[in-house]
Amino acid sequence: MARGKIQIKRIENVTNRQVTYSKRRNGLFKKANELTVLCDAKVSLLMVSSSGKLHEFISPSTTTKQVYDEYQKLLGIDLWKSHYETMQENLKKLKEINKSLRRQISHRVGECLNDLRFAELHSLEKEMESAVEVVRNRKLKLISNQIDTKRKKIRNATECNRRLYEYDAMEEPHYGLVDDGGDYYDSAVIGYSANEDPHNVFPLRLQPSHHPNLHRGGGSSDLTTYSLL
Amino acid sequence: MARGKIQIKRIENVTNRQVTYSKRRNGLFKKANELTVLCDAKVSLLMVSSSGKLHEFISPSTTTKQVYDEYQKLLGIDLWKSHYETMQENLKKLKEINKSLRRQISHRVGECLNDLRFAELHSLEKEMESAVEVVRNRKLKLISNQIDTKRKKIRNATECNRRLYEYDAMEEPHYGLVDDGGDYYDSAVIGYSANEDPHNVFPLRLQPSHHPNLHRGGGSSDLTTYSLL
DNA sequence: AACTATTTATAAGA
DNA sequence: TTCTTATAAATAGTT
Repeated sequence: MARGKIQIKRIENVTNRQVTYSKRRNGLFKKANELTVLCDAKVSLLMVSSSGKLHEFISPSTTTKQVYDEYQKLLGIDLWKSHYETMQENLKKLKEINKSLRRQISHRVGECLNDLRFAELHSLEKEMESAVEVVRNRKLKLISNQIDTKRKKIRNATECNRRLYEYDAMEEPHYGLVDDGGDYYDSAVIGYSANEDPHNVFPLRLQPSHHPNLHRGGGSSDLTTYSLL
Repeated sequence: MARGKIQIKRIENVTNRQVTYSKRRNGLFKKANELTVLCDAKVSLLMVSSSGKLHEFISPSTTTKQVYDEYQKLLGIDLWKSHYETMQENLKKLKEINKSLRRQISHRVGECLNDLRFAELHSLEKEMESAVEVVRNRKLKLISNQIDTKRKKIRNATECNRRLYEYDAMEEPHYGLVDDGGDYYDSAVIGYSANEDPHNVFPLRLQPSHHPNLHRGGGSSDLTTYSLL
């Protein structure tokens, strides 16, 4: 606008462009400020240069965030406010669900029973009785499976043993073999299990707010870890 | 800036102020656009007039939100981004707690038992047994309190009755009064209770995900609602 | 909204 | 970068 008119198109010379940016940026800031004062307006002016530098003008009477909030309220309902509010609602809902879950647990653990009426208590009792029955059955099934497995293993081992003895007998037929049946091995199972460390047997405590992920130490196999019923 | 210099201070004449706002606003927009083109910059310009109207310029290559996001990234780390991230973390945590709570409940309801080992099952069973005992005791205490209260009420009523009879007897002394003791009233209690509508007796089902807020219909008093043990 | 005298912004050069 | 200055552009007051 001086010493010759220019075309409004991208300035290719980088230095020149930066100089012009700097000069015109100041001009813009000055004009923005004048508008603010003369017309009692609020102005937010953000500029990012081609080299990535950011400059800001904001009217003294306000903040950039305020202007953008107003911008959202007045024009586009949805920049990120709704996102934010959705999150807040989700949080609230989750908290409520959480509270309700905790209440249910506390009842089933035998706490906070004062806020239940008789019919509720009765119904709760019946449900808990049947649930404990389910747990018990599951437990029994598990242990019986384990006993089965172990028994089979022992029978297998016995069979191997017997064959070895027979093999020995074929070479040294002077000694007889006594087979005292499977019962011996069953009692052997019990004797073996009873030797397990009792401290590791019932390590689980169900906490009200979190469930510990139990890591058992040592190298004992699944089959030998659990004690008698 | 023409036909006389002006002071840069608030224009008191409202019309004048609005005209100037409009003119200078256009000037600012034009300058902003020129800067965008000449210098390959990004400009976000928001203006709110004193009458509350909002006007915006945004460089064609970008969006208002983008510029604002960049503004936040480059300058203020903390307008609402950290807020947002905190919320996201909270949400995640709550969801995990929720999951764990649900797992605990499912175990205590007799579901999802397959992911428990024997020791855990055993411990769970014992806890549930003692909890159901607590519930049972609470229930029994409740019902016994209710029976007590009712018995007292009846004794009271009986006493009133008796006095009435005595009063009658004083006026008409020809008839004797037979007192057959409190047992009669006890059986009356049972008889009365047995007449209650059985459909309203155990209306509560504890659901896995929410706890119904039971509203009993009808006008029956607390004392007469519950049936026999 | 248009005009225009004047002020202001600024492109190019130093 | 900053200063200078000739000139383009913006605009205050008027119509």
